[in-house]
Amino acid sequence: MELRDRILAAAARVYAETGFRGATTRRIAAEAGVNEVTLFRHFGSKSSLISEAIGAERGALLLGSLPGEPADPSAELTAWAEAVLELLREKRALIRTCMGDFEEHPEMMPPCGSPTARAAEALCEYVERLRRAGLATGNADPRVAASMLMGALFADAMGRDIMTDLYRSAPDEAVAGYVRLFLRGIGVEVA
Amino acid sequence: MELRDRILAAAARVYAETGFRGATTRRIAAEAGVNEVTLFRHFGSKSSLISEAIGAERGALLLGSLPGEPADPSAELTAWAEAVLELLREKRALIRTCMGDFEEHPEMMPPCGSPTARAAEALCEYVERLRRAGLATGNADPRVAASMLMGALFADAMGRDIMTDLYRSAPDEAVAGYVRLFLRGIGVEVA
DNA sequence: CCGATATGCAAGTACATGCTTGCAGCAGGC
DNA sequence: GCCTGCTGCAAGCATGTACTTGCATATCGG
Repeated sequence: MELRDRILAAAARVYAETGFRGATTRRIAAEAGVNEVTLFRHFGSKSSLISEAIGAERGALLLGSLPGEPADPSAELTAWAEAVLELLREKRALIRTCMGDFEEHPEMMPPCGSPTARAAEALCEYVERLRRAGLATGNADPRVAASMLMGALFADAMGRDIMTDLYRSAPDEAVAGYVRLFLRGIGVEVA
Repeated sequence: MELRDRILAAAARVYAETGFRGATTRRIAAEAGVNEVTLFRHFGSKSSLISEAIGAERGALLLGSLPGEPADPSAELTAWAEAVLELLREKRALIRTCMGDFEEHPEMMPPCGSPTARAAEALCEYVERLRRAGLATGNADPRVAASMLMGALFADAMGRDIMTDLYRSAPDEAVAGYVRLFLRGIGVEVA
């Protein structure tokens, strides 16, 4: 069992760096410290291997949760958003590579249940809770609002090291700014 | 001169579909309706060709402007944001591929002056104008605010066809929602 | 100790890749 | 008419690719 996982982890690493075409079976085998034939004996083909590696990586990515009974929206959301951004940033190479390969291999990215989408769903429900608790007065569509904050975090995680002229302030300050704007936008009073 | 541009356009198309490794000189030549050797006679190497093709594409992408004297922030911003989203969506395959290749070929994506960053800069200046005109009362960092809206638009353009469970409402409604949230966030009164 | 299973190693297959070379045609300018 | 510059065509080269086969070895349960 251990060897299988080592191969999967190696495949994910090489794939994140070089994409589907660049992730050659030789490189993956070398990265895993394993003979090339072993890959084929375990997974049959390169496609299956990489597909499974991405799936495992996606499943292993678990995100923090937002409180069921909101008390301090600003603090709670900031902490959550920082955690989400951190996770996305850690996996940014893999995520970017997947996006780049989407045109050629859409089957590698199932259209539902991505960590990003799950995070947005959690956020959406939190916004509804805020509203029910009377903490948010606005009438914005919570789903669109969630997409907006989530999109800002996603773009930040993906683009901060690429477009250095766009993201000049520190990540923490940026997240604080996003959350502040978001809360004011949905009608939450914030200092 | 015409042939050169035809080759560049073909290279950009093939690259957007398959990435650097997948964009073989044979495919580009076929797409351009040109013999393979012609590519090398004109550009020397595949790297130079693709690099130039991406550069040309990036330069050709020009974005709308925001009014110098803001009058109707909601209408102005919505129109602008829709145009930006449309542009990004048109080029999403190319942009995603570039992001995917960033790990291997960072030199293809100069860290400054990307269309996205330029749009964010324009947006930032617009926010400052709003504030000077007394239309915005908030004290949020305009640069962070601009990154947020721009990030939301960027993520929408990149992710709408990938994460279908995240983006359920129509693009126009989403943009309207982003802008509304943004304006309320920076302290602009909105209906 | 035996047999089954898992792995490594060496070699090979059929194909694709970036790039080069040599030669033929075909246009326009002098 | 002839020269020059551009293009196409055919072939080739060295390398890399996914994947296969055959055989030797190790490990472990019975």
